[in-house]
Amino acid sequence: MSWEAVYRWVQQIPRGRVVTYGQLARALRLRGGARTAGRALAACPRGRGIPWQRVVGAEGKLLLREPLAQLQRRLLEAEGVHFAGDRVDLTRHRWRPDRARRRRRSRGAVL
DNA sequence: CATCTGACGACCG
DNA sequence: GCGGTCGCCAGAT
Repeated sequence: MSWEAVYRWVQQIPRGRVVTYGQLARALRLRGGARTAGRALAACPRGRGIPWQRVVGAEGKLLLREPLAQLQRRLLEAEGVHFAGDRVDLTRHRWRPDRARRRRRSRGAVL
């Protein structure tokens, strides 16, 4: 399986926002679930500007091993992501892909 | 071919 | 909240 679709999806995550491995897996219907999402990121090619640091565990924990976790935390904090202890504050930073992005604009949104 | 090993997460005691 | 189990699956040994 090629991870290209995963990388393209991750590319869309805005600065300062994060998603979880499970979220990513469900969004792309990855066969192996969240773990497969993790594998894809582990194989993430460097130098292509893929914001890999914006993918975290289901409860906001950073699941990488040192020293990578430390780098991830630093990168996230640098873009304004707030941590509560060792977790990203998901209620504040979780990104949910907007359907309007994938489909065409829905007019007259109820607001 | 057998096993082990992950950048997971739901579930249970 | 914490630790153990289990399903998942591609690569490495």
